Amino acid sequence: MHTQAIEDYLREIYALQERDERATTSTLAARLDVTAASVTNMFKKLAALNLVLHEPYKGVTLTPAGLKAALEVVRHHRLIELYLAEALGVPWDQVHDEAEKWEHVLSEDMEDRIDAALGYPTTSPHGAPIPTRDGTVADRPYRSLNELEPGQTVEIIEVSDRDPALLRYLGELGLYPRARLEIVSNNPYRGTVLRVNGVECTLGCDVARHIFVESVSDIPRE
Amino acid sequence: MHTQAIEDYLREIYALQERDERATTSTLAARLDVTAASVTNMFKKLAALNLVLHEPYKGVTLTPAGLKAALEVVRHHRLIELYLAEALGVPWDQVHDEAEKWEHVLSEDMEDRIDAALGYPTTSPHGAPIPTRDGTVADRPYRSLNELEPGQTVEIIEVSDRDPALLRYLGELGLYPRARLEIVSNNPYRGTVLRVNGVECTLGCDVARHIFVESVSDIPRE
DNA sequence: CGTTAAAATTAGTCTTAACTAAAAATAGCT
DNA sequence: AGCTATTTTTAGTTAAGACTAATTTTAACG
Ligand SMILES: [Mn+2]
Ligand SMILES: [Mn+2]
Ligand SMILES: [Mn+2]
Ligand SMILES: [Mn+2]
Repeated sequence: MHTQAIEDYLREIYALQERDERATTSTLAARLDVTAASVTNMFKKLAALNLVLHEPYKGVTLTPAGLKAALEVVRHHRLIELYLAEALGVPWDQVHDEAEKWEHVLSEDMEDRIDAALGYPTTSPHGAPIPTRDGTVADRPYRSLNELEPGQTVEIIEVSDRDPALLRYLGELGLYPRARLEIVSNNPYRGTVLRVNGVECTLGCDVARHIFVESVSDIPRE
Repeated sequence: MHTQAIEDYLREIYALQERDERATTSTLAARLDVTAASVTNMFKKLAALNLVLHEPYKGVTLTPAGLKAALEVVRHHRLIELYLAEALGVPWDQVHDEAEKWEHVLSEDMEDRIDAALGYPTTSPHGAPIPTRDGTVADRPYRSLNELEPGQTVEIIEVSDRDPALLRYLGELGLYPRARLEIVSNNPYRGTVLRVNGVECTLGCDVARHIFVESVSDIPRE
């Protein structure tokens, strides 16, 4: 197992790549709350360990080995998020921060026990896919809420787990994964107006961009 | 919260004092698997932080502040041991090693949730008392198995959690806390012969010394 | 195209907590 | 008491991973 610092960097690099964003020095610095110089140091170390490819002044990309290691951490992280929510009733806006600490101390045996206790789940409380033990992740060809046409009815697949205040707000509105909503209007400046459970509400563009949905027609209803 | 290293030292110092053993440099070095020089360094740091009183060449003693900090870690440790055993079915010989890692990442909120989920328990799977949240521990005026007279019937209160192989062996014999047994004979050289669940078995002196019991007559039977 | 602002890297420092090797203190034994 | 073995401490290194300040590279703009 890698050090906690390395695991944290790998997790955040993966989180960026997962959203097709570039893993640059400044982005990592902001996400991990360290200075840019510290990130450059770590980029070099990760490159020396063959976990990333470092293109100076451009950023890093996970190597196959780095991706494998990152998915291991992400699996721990998301399993723990779900376990805390299901087994201990932790609100969904708190599970991410706790999981950031727990993910580093989870042995493979505990991972398996938690996995089994949860019934081999496939998604976190925020709807993010849980990588399998051998390191595969479900594809997510989903669209953001801010890309949709008015009139469409969609189901929420995943929401960003990074902002507790936003998660609390979404929770109040009932905007959890599997919730269905209708797009009332969508405007890049004024935001997205939607109807959920009969209630209309407006979400800013930067919020709507972090909510991923699927057209209801594409989903087989059970 | 203190660093993980400091928490580990405090926990082990407490574990020794709890059994009325002295916390010396060499003992800590053996328990934490570090060199004696490292322990001396840490003793100085702990003394500077007013967590221990360091008498050079004699060892350390927890100060009131050190005891409070140690009990906080021990509470986390024992709550987690019990939680892993109860909620995830982890065998009692494995919970100690896992808890050694988890104890450092447990927030107060998770501590409370685990405490509640377990119904506010008072002892770990090994029978060790769980300190309360405000830092008090039950007294344990118990005797070791190797101090007893033949013919006595006693109830196991606590067993040492430090040796997984021993715990597995005791588990096979049914020698868990609350188990009752009868002393058949007791000899400082040949060990303790006892009868449990109708089966006779012998335990070496160094094993019997780490099993703590109470006379059955002293225990109100529910 | 040249100037400037932003981003990234380099160089050097600091803290934590290990380590080895050498020196000092204590304890045990005749 | 005096010698010896053990224990402890001291002194000096090392590695990880952060930091600041200075420098270099890239991007942006008139
Ligand atoms: Mn998360
Ligand atoms: Mn794993
Ligand atoms: Mn334990
Ligand atoms: Mn606590």
